[in-house]
Amino acid sequence: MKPKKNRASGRPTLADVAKRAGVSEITASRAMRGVKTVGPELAEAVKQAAKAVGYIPDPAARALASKRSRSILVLIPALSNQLFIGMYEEIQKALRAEDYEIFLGNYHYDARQEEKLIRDYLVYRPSGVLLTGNEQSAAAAKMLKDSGLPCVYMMDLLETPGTISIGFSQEEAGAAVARHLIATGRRKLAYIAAQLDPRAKYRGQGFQREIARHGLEPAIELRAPIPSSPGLGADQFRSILGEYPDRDGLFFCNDDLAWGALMEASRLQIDIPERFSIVGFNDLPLSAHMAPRLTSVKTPLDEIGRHGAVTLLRLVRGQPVESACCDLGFELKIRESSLFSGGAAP
Amino acid sequence: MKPKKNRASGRPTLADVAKRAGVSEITASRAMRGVKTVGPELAEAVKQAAKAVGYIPDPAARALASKRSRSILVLIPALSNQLFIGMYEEIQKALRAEDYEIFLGNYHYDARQEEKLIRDYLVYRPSGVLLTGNEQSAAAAKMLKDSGLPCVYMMDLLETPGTISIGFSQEEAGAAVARHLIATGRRKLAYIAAQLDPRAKYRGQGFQREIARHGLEPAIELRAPIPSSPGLGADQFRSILGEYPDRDGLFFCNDDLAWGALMEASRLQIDIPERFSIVGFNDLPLSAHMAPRLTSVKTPLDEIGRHGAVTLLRLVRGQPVESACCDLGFELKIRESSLFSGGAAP
DNA sequence: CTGAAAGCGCTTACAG
DNA sequence: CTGAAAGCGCTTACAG
Repeated sequence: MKPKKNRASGRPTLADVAKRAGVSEITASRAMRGVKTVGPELAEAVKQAAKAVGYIPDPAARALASKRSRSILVLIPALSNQLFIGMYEEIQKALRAEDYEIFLGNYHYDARQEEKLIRDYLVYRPSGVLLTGNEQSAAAAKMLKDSGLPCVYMMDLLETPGTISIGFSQEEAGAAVARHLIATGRRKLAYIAAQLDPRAKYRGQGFQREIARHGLEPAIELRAPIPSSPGLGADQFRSILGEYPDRDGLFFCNDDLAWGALMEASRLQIDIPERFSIVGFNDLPLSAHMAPRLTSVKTPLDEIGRHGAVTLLRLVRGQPVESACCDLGFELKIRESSLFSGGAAP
Repeated sequence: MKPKKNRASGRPTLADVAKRAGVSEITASRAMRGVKTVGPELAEAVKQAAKAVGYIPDPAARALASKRSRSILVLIPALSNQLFIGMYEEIQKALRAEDYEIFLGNYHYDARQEEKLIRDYLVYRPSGVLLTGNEQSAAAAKMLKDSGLPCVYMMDLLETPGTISIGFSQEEAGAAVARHLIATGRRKLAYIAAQLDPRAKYRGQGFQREIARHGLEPAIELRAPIPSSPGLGADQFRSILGEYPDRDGLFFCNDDLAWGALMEASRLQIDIPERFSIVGFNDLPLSAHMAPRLTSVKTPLDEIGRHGAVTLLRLVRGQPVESACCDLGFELKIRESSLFSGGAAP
């Protein structure tokens, strides 16, 4: 033993693997990474040796030498909104199956927080970035561009050339809700939203556009400067009763608002759907179990997450990607809350 | 310019900062880390220089050299259960405020997944670990112990010497629910659970213990081998009606089960609380807005998250910690679903 | 209180 | 297809 400064971690290193396999370190490195130029039997011997000594690559050393880490930055506007949980679960499953670690950034619908997360996590040199929407700040967009990292945008369908996006049309979904309400005889509509999500705005626009197309009066719009919640929905329902008692069809931009409205209606003994048709959005698990069961738009969040992750991984590997703008559609789930007996079929 | 192999990232490094500040690299390093031995004016000069050149420390180089990264591993049993979201948000806030990155591991109540997450993330050399419960596998427990990392256990109160835990007594909470039901005249009780959470078991035990103490017949128990959901709660409520129609007080181990039961009751036009008192657990945001409003146990999840993160950070810094086992209590929120007119005050 | 040297564990960039 | 050398950007361990 030479008297040498020892700062080693004690864990087996590539040198240990190489020695055991009787090859050089660099060959061991290539074998472990699956680089093709290594002879198959040598590669196998190295892997055996790695297993024998219990070798686990050090991600820090890897990142320092290669300027790249086996991780993906995932940016999600909120965790409190249940819809993104399912999306994240699918992302997680797809990414971890390929041994990518995740840096999860939750920015609370705040572009500045998103920017800080991007700044903070880019120094970890992730292999790619999965974003929700494209309302990034100019500075954030520049950092992403300068990084040269592959990015996939979830939720919105982007027209920008060179961007890969996966989602569905919020406007079409809003329009579908309008068509359903109109087809079931509703004429006095309302669009009721919290103030969080830029996508809720597109939904409202699609809703209004379809109403206009039918030559009906525009829906009144309610908006609150606070996050979506059942309590807010209950309050908004009472506002409708007080200020717009002539309404007959209420489209809530989120299921949780609609839940609150249904509960408040029950408390006030207002018949749903007789007095009001009520429609939610996202079709969260509880909605199908409400009393009355809530009509909602089932959005392909889980598929967006899965497909987004898989697509990003293809980009990371330099593999071809099918399409630049992938529309996964949506499904209107018509249930009791919007099917009053006097109405026609949708 | 010497003809030298260039593998640099192009980003400013500590060498750039040192040169600009007219000090050695190591002094710059110490100044950036806030090591006390650096003279105050020198430290200031280095920080100015860092800002001027736009220096950001490379976490990979840091981790490689120091064998420690400025990150915390956070292990949570599930994201789909809303209660852990609030807890995680608080953890996130506390940790990011101190510039720690988070490795979030979601193990779906599966000890093997938890073990894999620990194995995978320990190689990143986090500074500490925040765990939920202590049902880790033996291998996982050994890895944690061998790592020597500070750990904080959230949710359960652990007796094991040397462990730091923050939570509340599930048994006490279960007992409190029993006391309330009994005090309001209920005698035929049921405990209704999904099969996910070991803590639900303790709740049930506390519930039964209190019932026995009052000399009443044990609560019947319903259990399902699937995750908690409103749909399951609705099914379980129908089972009670069919198989145990004599029951008068139902304690659901999770609010979402209770929501499903309330909805099903409404659908079947069964009066709550006249026919059944219904109590949930965790007091999720919707519960106070149900019709009828749901009695539930408000658990200090957010506080557990915050306190857990802060305590772990103290351990990481080697600062003293107040207590080894911190009980944050709970609060029974009595609402309409368990207050039938014939009942006495709790 | 400050610094020159060495080292962390990998991969890149050349050679052959 | 395999390897010797150098380097990634920081911090540890000694000195003084």
